[in-house]
Amino acid sequence: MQPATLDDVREKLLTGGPLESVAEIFGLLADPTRVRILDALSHGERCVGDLATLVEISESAMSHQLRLLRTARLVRVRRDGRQAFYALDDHHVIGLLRDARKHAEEPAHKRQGTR
Amino acid sequence: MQPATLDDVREKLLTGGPLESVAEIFGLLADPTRVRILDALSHGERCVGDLATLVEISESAMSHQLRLLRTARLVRVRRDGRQAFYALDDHHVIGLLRDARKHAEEPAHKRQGTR
DNA sequence: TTGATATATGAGCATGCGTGCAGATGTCAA
DNA sequence: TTGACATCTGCACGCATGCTCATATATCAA
Repeated sequence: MQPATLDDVREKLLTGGPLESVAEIFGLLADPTRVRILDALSHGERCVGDLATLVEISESAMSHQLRLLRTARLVRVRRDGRQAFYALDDHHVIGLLRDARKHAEEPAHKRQGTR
Repeated sequence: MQPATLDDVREKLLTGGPLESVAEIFGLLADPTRVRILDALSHGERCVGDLATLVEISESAMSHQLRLLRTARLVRVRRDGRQAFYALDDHHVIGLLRDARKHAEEPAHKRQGTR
């Protein structure tokens, strides 16, 4: 794979809204805390307190993070009494997470000539 | 999907080195500039100047970004005279990019019940 | 050598992000 | 109503990030 003129590539390049969206998704996955939250939720819904315990951050921090994930629609809430149960609302993300995980577990020197 | 005790989930949760690695990969994909760089490289190797033109940032900024990608081994260099040709060195990343792209192009309201 | 070209790097700056803290809101039991 | 509990939110702080600018290094041509 070596051809493709500059103009040729320029046309195919991701730009504008879609580009921002892609970067935004990855941005949400770029924090260890949020990775753990989503990882935890991949095993089923949880209330805020339990999530905070699992992920080992304060309940305040958890609430802040959940708001981000909620706003981005990666996660949805179900309220029951004084508790709020969060669940995954975007299973694409689990796929991304799984792939990155495989990648991370793969030894560095084995990581060429792949595909 | 609703069972799984706290301890049960806790055991399976991503932690430590692998967790950091996963977040780091996503961090590298979390910037529109770098997404465009990798996207451009998915069409074949390019020298720094051409990449800067394609991605529309200064050559200095390009060099800084390429260093990040090089350090993380997402990209490799081949030097020829006074030019440096960069190419993808990790094709997993293209997969991640492609999936996120599909995701971003999918209308929001269609994004439930997937899987 | 001199000058032009291609890339790399360090310092500094502006912006954005994750968290703690304090306080607000809402729900339940007594 | 009162108090305890569960969650949420605004603000402020510290830290990381991406860029520009200036400078350094390396290669080639004359």
